[in-house]
Amino acid sequence: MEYTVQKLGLLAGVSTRTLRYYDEIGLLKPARISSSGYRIYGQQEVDRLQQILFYRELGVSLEEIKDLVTSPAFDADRALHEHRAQLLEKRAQLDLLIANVELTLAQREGTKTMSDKQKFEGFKQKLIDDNENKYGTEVRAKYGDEKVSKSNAKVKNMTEQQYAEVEKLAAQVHEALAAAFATGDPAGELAQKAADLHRQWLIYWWDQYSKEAHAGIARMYVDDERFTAYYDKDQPGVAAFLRDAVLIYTGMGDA
Amino acid sequence: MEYTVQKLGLLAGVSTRTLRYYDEIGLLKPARISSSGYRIYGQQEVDRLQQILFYRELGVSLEEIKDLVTSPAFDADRALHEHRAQLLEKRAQLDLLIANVELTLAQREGTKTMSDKQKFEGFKQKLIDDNENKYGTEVRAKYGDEKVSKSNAKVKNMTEQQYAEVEKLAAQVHEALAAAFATGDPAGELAQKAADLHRQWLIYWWDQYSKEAHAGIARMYVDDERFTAYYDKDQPGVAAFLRDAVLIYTGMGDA
DNA sequence: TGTTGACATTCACGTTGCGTCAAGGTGTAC
DNA sequence: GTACACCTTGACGCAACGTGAATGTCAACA
Repeated sequence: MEYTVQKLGLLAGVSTRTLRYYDEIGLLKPARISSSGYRIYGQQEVDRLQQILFYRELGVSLEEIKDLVTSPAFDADRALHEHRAQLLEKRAQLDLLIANVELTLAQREGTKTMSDKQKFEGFKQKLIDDNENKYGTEVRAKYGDEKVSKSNAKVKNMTEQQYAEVEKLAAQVHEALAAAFATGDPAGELAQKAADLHRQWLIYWWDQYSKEAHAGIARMYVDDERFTAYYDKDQPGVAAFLRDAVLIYTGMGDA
Repeated sequence: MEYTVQKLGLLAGVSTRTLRYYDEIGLLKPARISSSGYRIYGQQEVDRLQQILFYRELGVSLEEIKDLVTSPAFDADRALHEHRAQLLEKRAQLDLLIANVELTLAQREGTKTMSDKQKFEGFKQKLIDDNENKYGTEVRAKYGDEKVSKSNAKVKNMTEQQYAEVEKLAAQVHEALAAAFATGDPAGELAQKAADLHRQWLIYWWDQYSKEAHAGIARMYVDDERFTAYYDKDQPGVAAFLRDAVLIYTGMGDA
């Protein structure tokens, strides 16, 4: 059986342009060219196209597919393993994105209903919130969807008072932190007070408090540059200081 | 505070080229241009860049971001919801890809160790196997990783005899199916025999048999065009016929 | 004051995997 | 013979920049 571009295209479910392109880059050349210049494909080409499309479905680049199908000695195993790793990483990123978008939506909804109710106005969703988003994202990734979902629900149901409370707490954390940072002692009274305020603040976002999670968050503050930047914006080193204070506060310093 | 391209770039973690590009497409214009033609950005631009990067991290296209940040009345909610749906779909596709790659790897490994052991040679991993791959992928997506993982393990541990048996069964399924299809009656004896052979064949891939899963697979044969194409390659309608036969066989026809 | 080196600028092409015209030749059916 | 579906080869367009090339500017140092 012989096929022209369109017939092969219909058979395999690809456009004629795609076949021309594959010819152009040397990925799939027709069996022969007719006297009038038409591309004629045979059974071998059909089989090969099947292979190509199979790898393409796996998301392998055409360049790599070329290696895979042209040189039989090519290390397809290693290529596939690498490709798998890439896909997994991609998915992890995608998961973060999704969690992020969801949290954003939840927050937006929260602010919207609030303003609808005229309970208060001008609730600012700015840089600090962006950071909360990312923070929520990380949490979701590390501690599971459920916890964050509950956090979202909490945000939605917050009252004006609670919002004010949260902002006040956040400000207090900052204040205490700044004072404590000046002492340089994360085990000191001021630092421990900051850590406690931080715990109180956290409770507004989570339904349950655990020392482990609190310590985890604190570690993240240093690992994640977005957070570090946020907490260090006044003075460099504050993020690490808060982490140390919280680790001491939670008694998880050794873990 | 005023920033040149590089300073802003360092601050925000983007390249100078990116800033130039954002200027070019009108996404982020500098606050002013210095007498010597330098782009000068101010605090507003920093804030705006933060927003832009936030949405960019969400995977929103620059074009959409432009709408988001330029018109305050823009329906960001709807945009985000749509974006979320896109992301979810993307992740579902990615999951399929990953499962597919993994199954391919498992099969390759299976064939490799087999041939290493010289147990047999020339085990063909061809079109039919490709179809099995995809089939495995769907299964993984619908019935969870565990089941397919066990299936993979099974493949790995198959002996030459078992492979032969699987191929024989597959052939028998086809044969019985062809004969049954001629009768036109999916409830008939021949069709039910084909369904039973299909069940036996399935058992080689799964560690547990369930009517539900069997029926699910059968339905998939028709929903998924790749499968339909495979089963219908001799005669159109065979896939649907097998589905009907299996649904009757499993007694899941009504579900 | 001149020069060096790090910055800035504007083109402009390259990337991936095709979609989408445009302008023209070919095959076949009526 | 002529209509119409099919084929061909260019060649531009897409997203979001990377990467030169050629050239101008600023601050600092000998």
